[in-house]
Amino acid sequence: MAFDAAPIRFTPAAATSDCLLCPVRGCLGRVGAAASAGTAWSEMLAPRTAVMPGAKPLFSAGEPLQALYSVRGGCIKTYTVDADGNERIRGFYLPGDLVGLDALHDSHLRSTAAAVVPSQVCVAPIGGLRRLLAGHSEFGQQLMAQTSRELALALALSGNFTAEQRLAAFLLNMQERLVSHDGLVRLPMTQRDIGNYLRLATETVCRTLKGFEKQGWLACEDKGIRVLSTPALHRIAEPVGICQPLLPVAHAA
Amino acid sequence: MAFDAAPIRFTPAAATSDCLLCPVRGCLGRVGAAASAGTAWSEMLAPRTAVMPGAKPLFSAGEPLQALYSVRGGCIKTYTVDADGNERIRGFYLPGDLVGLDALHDSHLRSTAAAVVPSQVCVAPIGGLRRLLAGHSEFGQQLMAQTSRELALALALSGNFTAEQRLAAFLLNMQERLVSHDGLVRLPMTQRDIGNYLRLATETVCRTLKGFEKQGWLACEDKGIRVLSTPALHRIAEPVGICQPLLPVAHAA
DNA sequence: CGTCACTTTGAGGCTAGTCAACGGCGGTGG
DNA sequence: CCACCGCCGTTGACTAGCCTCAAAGTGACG
Repeated sequence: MAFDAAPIRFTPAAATSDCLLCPVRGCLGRVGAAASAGTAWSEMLAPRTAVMPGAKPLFSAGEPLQALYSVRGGCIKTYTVDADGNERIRGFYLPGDLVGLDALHDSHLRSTAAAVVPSQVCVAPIGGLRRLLAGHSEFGQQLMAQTSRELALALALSGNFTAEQRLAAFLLNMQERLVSHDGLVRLPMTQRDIGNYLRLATETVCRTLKGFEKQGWLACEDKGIRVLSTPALHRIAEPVGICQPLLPVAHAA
Repeated sequence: MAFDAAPIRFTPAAATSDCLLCPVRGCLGRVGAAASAGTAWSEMLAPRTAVMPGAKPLFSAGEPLQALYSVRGGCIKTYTVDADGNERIRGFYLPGDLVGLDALHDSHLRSTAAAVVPSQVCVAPIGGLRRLLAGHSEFGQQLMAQTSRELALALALSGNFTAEQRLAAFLLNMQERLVSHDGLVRLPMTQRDIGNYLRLATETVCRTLKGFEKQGWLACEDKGIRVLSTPALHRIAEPVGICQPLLPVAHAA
């Protein structure tokens, strides 16, 4: 059995505001164009750019976010590449989907986006989006930022990582958020809960923790854990990629 | 080694607008209260409600979304419960985090939220949020809805499921989105890509597909796959829980 | 017609889960 | 005050689902 590429018809270029005629269900452009009151629509969304498999990616991990992409036809995938060159797909995006949402909160792209089959995307430059969000209340902006942040975390943890990688990433995450003045990380949840969250058996959590302790990377104390070698844990957790985003670099304003 | 609960001090009730004094970094309330121009702040966020472990959950899976919860102190976990009664934790929420964001797009709560340790949350009722979002452009609303939707999918797929469960869930998802008039699902990506996405080896994807075919649940054809028994796949994929959300029930307007 | 990527099938190994048992700790109640 | 109980953490032995490795078959394409 062989799967065929979904055939995409590349219609000739049309008027820029043909988003109103967009056949894609729930397409960002159609919805937006129909009610673009007061905004210069042309700077919000440029319709229909072709993307081909094997061609230059829409964007690459590590770059600052420059635009969101609304899929109009075909299929886009986002993926990360580990140290060995293996790619790990984080998401497939079909017509109507938006690519790049997990980078919205800090403008830091965590994955690379490329076409799976010949595709069409509409481009929503970051400038217009920033102006749009700036018009919202602080409350609304926080809502958006927090959702994007949680999405980034969920995508990072959904990867296929070893027990050591997941636990190290989790501990670093907790360390950033829970560390007290004396360097102690008081984990509020039980090991059972941690394992449940990280898809590990309780016993595996315990064994892995003991392993870290034996390596001298942390110490388990009565009241919590003390990280003794953050670099070592970072080295382990690096493929998971949640250490970087938690220290936002504040890219493009 | 035993982890201790983080000690939470329950200060006596104070003025409702003490969000300005909220010590939580990046707290939704503090940010919002500081710039609550034109909105009745009291209907946006009610400060400081105590939540205790073992007590009634903040909300339960299956309910309509009635409020978001901003964690002020302690730790909240969200989890699903499978047919065997096992809970699967989907997220831990620490001070400054918002709980319930994955339900924002369709008001359908996919998980149950409970306190891990004695905690405090601020409540943001759905009514105020809806009014807030209604004030945004259609574009902004779509942005929010799509991010929430993708978050829900990422959280669902991040669970610890068998190859059969993940593949069945994936196929149902694709079926909903890609099925053509003749009932054929033309998958644009390769089995290698599918496996990469679902954290499965290519061989496992192939074997599992063949297994489904042998059961008579689907047929692999030249141009794609044909689902012959959606109920059977639903039964397999049920624990993953991405079948329900894809048929939004349109709860509270 | 050769190449290449993808799919398919088989055999073996490894990571992590399961099962079982024990120690420690806190809470509860006699 | 202490015995009892339940939950949590810890350790060991075994198991199983999935990955790895290897190789052959298939279709697309130049």
